[in-house]
Amino acid sequence: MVGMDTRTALLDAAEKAARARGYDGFSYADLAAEVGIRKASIHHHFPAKADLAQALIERYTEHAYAMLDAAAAARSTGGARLAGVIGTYRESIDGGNRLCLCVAFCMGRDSLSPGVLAKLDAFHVHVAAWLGDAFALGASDGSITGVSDPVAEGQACLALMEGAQLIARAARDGTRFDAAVACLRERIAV
Amino acid sequence: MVGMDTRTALLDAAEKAARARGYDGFSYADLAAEVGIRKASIHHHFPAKADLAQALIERYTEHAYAMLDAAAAARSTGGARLAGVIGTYRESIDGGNRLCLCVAFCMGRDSLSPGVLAKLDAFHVHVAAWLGDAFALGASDGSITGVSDPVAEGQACLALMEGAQLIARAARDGTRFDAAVACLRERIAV
DNA sequence: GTCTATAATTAGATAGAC
DNA sequence: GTCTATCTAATTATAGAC
Repeated sequence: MVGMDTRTALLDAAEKAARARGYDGFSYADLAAEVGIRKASIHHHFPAKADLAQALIERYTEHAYAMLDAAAAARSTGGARLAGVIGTYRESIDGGNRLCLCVAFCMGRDSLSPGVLAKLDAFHVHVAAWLGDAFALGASDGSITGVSDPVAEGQACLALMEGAQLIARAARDGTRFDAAVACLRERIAV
Repeated sequence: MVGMDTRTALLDAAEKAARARGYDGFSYADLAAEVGIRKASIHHHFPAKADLAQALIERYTEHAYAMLDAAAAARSTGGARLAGVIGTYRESIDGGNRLCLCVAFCMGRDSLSPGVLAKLDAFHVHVAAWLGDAFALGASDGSITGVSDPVAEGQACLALMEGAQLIARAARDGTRFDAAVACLRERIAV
């Protein structure tokens, strides 16, 4: 990746580290080693670590929202949309170690700024609502079975996937995610 | 609590802090301030922080296992057992900030010893199996509706409750937990 | 934009007096 | 069992040269 700008390289390294070890689990020294500059130079791009956290969550959530929009546009049934998002959460585990950034940010030293916490919460609300729409669509088109309250199903589905990521990480075994979401996947009709 | 031994006071303070901020989120200095001794004195009881983590998870899981045994003995239907455990996870949130110790330990600096990680994983396996038994019982006694695969339901239920705690903590709002588990609670027949 | 050098703080941990 | 004093290492962050 010759010519990739340093700021983007820093964000990539920080996202990777944060999703593996949490916000307090990486330091400017780690990023410096990975990107190949000195840690003091990072402060030129992100004066304080809080600025980096803000940039991280903004880039992450905007990217996630775009992916959800694309998934809704590309898939016509509720079941297909649901299966796609479950697959995305599953893929991100990467051998039991890489979590959704918003799962990784949930635990830590209370060192996240109010602005970051607000984005974190907004992400949960947004994804749960998107999932609720998918359940509503799946109930009407017959692609998801047993739906009675789509809004509640959306909130449950998000919690299930986040908890499944957590358990998979603790066991360092991605198949734990599959075991936890097996019931949900069963409900998706072909 | 005059006369309470220092070791127990330290474990209590550490558990409270760990469940609020994670394993890397509290220091010996924090415990010293809360218990009222100097931080050097803590090393007399727990030479290294890893020893404290080991003692913490052992006390926590043994206590949890005893509670599960007691709940199984005291409640005759699967639905009653399930409702009891959901209630326990809900109560532990305490305003959106206190998580199950095993949820809190899932994220961090990779600083937990293999021994602690093994206990953490064993806890997940144990609780998921206990929940699976509750679903099986609930399916046969009619106290839980819509059960097809009790083992898979147990694994899903644990992930759901852990994710619900995470989301509630991120929002600093315990009612988020209720929203996430509403579908599950609906399935418990009176 | 990146560097060297350094400050200020905090972490987990140890030695030895009482 | 608890204390004071100290140590080493790591962290975030700043100043100023190139």
